Amino acid sequence: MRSEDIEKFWEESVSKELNENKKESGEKYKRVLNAAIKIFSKRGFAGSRTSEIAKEADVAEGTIFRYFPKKEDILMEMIIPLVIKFYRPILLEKNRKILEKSKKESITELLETIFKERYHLIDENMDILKILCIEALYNKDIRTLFTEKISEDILNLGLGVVEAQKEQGEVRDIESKQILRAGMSMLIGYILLNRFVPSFFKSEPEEDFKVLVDILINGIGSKKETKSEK
Amino acid sequence: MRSEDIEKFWEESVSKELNENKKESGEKYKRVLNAAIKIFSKRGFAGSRTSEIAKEADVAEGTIFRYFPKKEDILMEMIIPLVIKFYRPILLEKNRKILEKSKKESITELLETIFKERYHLIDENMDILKILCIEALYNKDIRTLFTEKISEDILNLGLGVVEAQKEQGEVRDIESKQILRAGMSMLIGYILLNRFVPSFFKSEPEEDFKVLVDILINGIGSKKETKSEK
DNA sequence: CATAAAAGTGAGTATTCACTCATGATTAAT
DNA sequence: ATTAATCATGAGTGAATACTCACTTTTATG
Repeated sequence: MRSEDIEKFWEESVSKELNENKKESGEKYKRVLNAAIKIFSKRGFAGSRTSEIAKEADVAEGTIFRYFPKKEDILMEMIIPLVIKFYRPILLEKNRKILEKSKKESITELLETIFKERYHLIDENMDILKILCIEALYNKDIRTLFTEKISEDILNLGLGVVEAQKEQGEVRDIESKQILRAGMSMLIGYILLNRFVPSFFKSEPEEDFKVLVDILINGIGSKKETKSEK
Repeated sequence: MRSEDIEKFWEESVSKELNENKKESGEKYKRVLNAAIKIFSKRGFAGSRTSEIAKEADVAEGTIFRYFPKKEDILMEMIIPLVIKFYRPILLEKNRKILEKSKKESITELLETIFKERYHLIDENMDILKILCIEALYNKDIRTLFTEKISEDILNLGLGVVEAQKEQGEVRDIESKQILRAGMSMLIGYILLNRFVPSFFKSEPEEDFKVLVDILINGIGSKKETKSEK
């Protein structure tokens, strides 16, 4: 897929998503995509062989090239729907809800909700997100997609939430960027540590988040007020 | 390199390190290694070509195979010294210092020092660390090296520091693991966000760390009561 | 300087792998 | 049922690439 086609593909994909994927929804098309997610995630894009994908999907190797003229097209066609899956719910549906919530709920409840939701969304899509993040490091088109379609908007949404909380006097008067960064860092760091050093994580994420949010809000420093937790 | 050779290579490398790299220190050996770091970091291990490495290092392709019989050996021989470079200073030299400091300095100073040191160590070795982290996902030997030789010990060191602080009443009585996790998450998350979304980071890391540490210690929540610094 | 050993080279090779295509199978249309 | 159109196949192909090796150049030794 050429770089200049991405914008077009993006538009098509968005409307396709809305129309419940009429096209390209042959059974084998999906089998190939799912097999590719599994293989790419295990070996990386460049380290994966189309022959192995075919075997995993239980189709002939030629069938792959019926749907995806180039190997790279498999990558792009799995990543673009992913971007939509993350992008749309985050920006279109949840956006309002979160901002609404952020005016009603306490900051603790709000953060726990956000952490839990994001964590599960990320955890359920871990294989393909792994592919997205890693290949974004090597492939300019993917990187562009990532930064232009996702990061900018997510950051702005996050800043909105932080500022709403600030207005209610729930958070300290630190630059919003810094606050958002601390929160996002914690979530990202938690997920990565969880994956890389699972031995370090024996408790349930749900429980961990309560502590994590507590630390984010109240810090790790000892205060005079006795907040006894174990 | 076969899996069972790694332990041997590890031992050899440790003594080599101590003896100031007597062997294998031909000029071209190093040129190839440095070129490989650059190329692997840009394209990933599987996506890199030995021809490109040769070009980058300005040696003949055959020369590479004089020093590294298999392409994979380049990867292993860059990663093992890296593990030593990170592992030894962290565990042997700094270990005592940090634990000493953790008994003298305030938690704020301590954390700022640790964050700064770790950040610079990581930042200066970003290319090769990127290779280590990514290839650990695909290569069992590297993954083993990573978890067995690094993570366990770093975590234990971290826990030691946290507990020393606890004894001095500098941190709240939360499970040490959780506290360490929060701190590590913040640092890792910061570094990654910094790399992935540089547009989000206009300030200097040194300045950011002060805020980051402040947030880690005091939290983002607004407090009515005055904070107690010790 | 003579000789041997070590380091370095790059054209050549064997293999791997993304992709093609001629043919067969399946479905849809008339 | 006949025809047309689409879907599916896997042996085959050409290009790419990790690795080899016969040879050249450099360095070390007496």
